[in-house]
Amino acid sequence: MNLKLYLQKKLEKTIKTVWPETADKNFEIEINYPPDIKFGEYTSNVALKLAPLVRQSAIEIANQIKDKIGKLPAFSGVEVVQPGFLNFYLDKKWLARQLPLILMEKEKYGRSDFGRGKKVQVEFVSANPTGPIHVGNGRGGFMGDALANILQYAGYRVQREYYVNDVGKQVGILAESVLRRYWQHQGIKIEYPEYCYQGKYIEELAAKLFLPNYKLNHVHKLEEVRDKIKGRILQKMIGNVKRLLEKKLKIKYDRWFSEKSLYNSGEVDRVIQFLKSQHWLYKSEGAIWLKTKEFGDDKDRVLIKADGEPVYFLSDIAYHWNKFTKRGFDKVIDIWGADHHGYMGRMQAAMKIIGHSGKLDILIVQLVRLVSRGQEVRMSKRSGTFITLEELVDQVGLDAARFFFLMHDFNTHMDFDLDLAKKKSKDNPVFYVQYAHARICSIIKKAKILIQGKSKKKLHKVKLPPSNQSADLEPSEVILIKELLKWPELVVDIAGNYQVNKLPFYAIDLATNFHDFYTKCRVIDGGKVNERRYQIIQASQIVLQNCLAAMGVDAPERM
RNA sequence: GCCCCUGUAGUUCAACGGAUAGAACGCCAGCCUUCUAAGCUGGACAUAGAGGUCCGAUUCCUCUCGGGGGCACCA
Repeated sequence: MNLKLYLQKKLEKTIKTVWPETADKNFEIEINYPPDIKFGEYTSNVALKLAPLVRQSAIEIANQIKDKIGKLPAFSGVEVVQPGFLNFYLDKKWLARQLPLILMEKEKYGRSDFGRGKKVQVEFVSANPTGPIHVGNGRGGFMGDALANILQYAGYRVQREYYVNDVGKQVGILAESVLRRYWQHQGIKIEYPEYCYQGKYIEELAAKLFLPNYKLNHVHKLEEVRDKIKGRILQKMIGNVKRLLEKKLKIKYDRWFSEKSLYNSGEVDRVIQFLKSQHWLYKSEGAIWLKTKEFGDDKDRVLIKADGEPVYFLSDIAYHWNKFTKRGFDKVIDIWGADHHGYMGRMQAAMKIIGHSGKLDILIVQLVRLVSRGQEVRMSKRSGTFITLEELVDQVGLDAARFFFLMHDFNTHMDFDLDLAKKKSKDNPVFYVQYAHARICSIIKKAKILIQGKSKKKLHKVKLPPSNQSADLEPSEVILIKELLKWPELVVDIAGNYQVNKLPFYAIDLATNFHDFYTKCRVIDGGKVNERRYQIIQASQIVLQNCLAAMGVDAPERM
């Protein structure tokens, strides 16, 4: 049950019948939670929004809505507050009756058909396979993974994709770097130029290289050898990235899309033909340009260089053309690093040109700064001084890393304090949340023994608690149940605004409410299991698990 | 110079334009004969500055000051 959507629907219906003049107008019905912990939970400020439309005071409107809306299930009352809010009070009995429903739905609790099966693609990380995955990529990776999970929960058909840039100069440089190191290992004196990649991973690739057909005297044929081994080295790098992301970081992907394949399939050419036929191209200074400026970009962009080589932007247009036209996605979400933000304008302009404007959402994930001893750790690919994502996760732990990255709003800069993460990983809120889950598991284990000892009744059997049970709900029980009911709303919210950082905060709130319940209410008391409270902790366990699963964080049974 | 992001407790972060600005860490004071004290309870501490829009601004707009990033016929 998504109370928020339910309330929205009811209010909309009421308003449209009471004020016919609003029928054809768009107005917002805002539902939110008052900040206090009193019993009343829902606030609607529809009255304020409506005031200019129907030319009445917000208070008057609120009062009329209150009279007309009647008694809604789930709510025990409506109250009008200054300056025109409607407060809906949740019914305690109704609250208690929600528990069995959660227990029935289990991991499906929170899922909905909000997305109506629309096809959505989330493309994330997509880092060049020429160097290690860095910490900033990780932020995008965890975020993309969680967002895809949430979209799935909300009823979208989601595809997760990594775009592999396996074309271009950098692939050659990668191969050359490895080759030079290889030859150096063979004892050949060969220089290692600035433009080559630094770092351990080059050494590792070189150590695995074996070139029986190219003896030491082939140094002068560097370019030839380089091109021969290019593909192999690239595959190795891609393999490393896949292993790291999928196995170690548990980031799921459905597809690894090769940039090269766009050239091989002729789609790049087809896009050029299309743009040409629509007269969006022109030639200048020997290069071919796309008129992106007419579509909101700062200036026009080169698609084919004067030397005849295509530019990355061109294949990227073909790539998105492929997403929309060939694969029919209703919506594509690209998650990019902050260093790509200058690229947004031309991309969105290109989308307008190929007729898919408004379907592409580009999320810019801001940079991650690593801080140690109060000093920023400068990240440099060239010098090889960066700390890779893998090293970070090794030091901090995957759960803590995921949770920490997800906690931050993706478009704010974040500092990752290495010392703090290493030294105080136990203070990471993720343990607070996991601890709540472990405590629940522990109680359930004990309760199961008690219940099974007494009777043969099935534990998962769900029944409605007697109505007299709900009257004596303790405040901490009420608060906890209300928190559980927010989960379906949260899923829908995040599916709409992509604010994945609400997940860890919700998890913390839920854990807090559970810990509070735990200290105040006993589930097992005097050797007897309180049935309603047993339902509460089972439901809490389900929601915690669902929420942690969305974040890709483990829910340990004991700690 | 132009563009984007950003400025909230000592620190790292929250807060669809709404009610008393929330957490965590750190600090101070308490709580274990009962389901895991990785917990709970209480206390101190914050919207960079100046204007504007609004019934109402941390949120939107303008300017100032700070921090980060981007401005290729690179990817």
